[in-house]
Amino acid sequence: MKIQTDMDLQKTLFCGQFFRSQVQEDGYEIFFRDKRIFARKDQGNLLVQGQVSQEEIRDFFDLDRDYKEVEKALRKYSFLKEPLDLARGIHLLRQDLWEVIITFILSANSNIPRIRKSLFALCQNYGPKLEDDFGPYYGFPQPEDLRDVRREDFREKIKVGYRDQYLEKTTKLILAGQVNLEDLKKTDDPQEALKDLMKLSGVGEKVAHCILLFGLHNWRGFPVDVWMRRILKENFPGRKESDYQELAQTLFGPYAGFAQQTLFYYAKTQKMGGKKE
DNA sequence: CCCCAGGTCGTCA
DNA sequence: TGACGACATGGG
Repeated sequence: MKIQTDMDLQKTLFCGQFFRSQVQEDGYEIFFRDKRIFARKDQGNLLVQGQVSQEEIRDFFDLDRDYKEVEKALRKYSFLKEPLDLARGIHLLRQDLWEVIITFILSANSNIPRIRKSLFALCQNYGPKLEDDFGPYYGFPQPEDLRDVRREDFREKIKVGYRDQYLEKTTKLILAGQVNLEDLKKTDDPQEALKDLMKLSGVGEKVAHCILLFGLHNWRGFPVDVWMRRILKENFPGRKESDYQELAQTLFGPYAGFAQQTLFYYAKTQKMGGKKE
């Protein structure tokens, strides 16, 4: 499959929104929604192998959105210009809600390589065994797959540390219907969604915004993490940290999530100096 | 040995 | 509300 796009595959996969991909000799192995694909970029084309439809690819990689328009709208903020240039080509992936919930519960007070490791271990231990033309692989475990897992096993096999109880409790809450994922997907009020998400164990305000943005694909989401605090403090001295969330919503409105991802990528790249994490 | 990593939770004023 | 420490684990 060959699709023309300006998306930068490398940046999109490794900017910190997604953790289930691996570098191959020539491209990337990518796991999403129980699918496994191999993808690479050749000139302006995205080349994809795997048992997926073009519609699925266009949807997951958000290929039908006009990112130029978004960038244009955000360029009025001078402190965003350099980050926007650097992050050009990043698309926000339309990931599965449940997977995003688990992913960002694990992200709290952790680091990207470790999050990636834990997620792969989670799939290997509890995910469904699947197979495609390229061979066997593991899908992401569903809530039912984690129903009877003991927290000690989360800790010992997945190395999630004290987050073991978050996984256990959140799984139970969702299985019990205390938080209904299908209803969440239909919610159009972001505040309502955030409030509901924060009922889950291990989900505070920051993680809830990650889930809103990456799992519900609502760009009103703006996760305020250590990097956002540093950047906002620099550009808006005098503002209280407790106002940062609202400040970002006011400034960036419907593009808040993309602005956040842009700033996050910029901050990390500056700090890393091109190193891999 | 230290500090940090896409924070959250419980507690106490 | 607002501040503070605990919490597993791995890397630098």
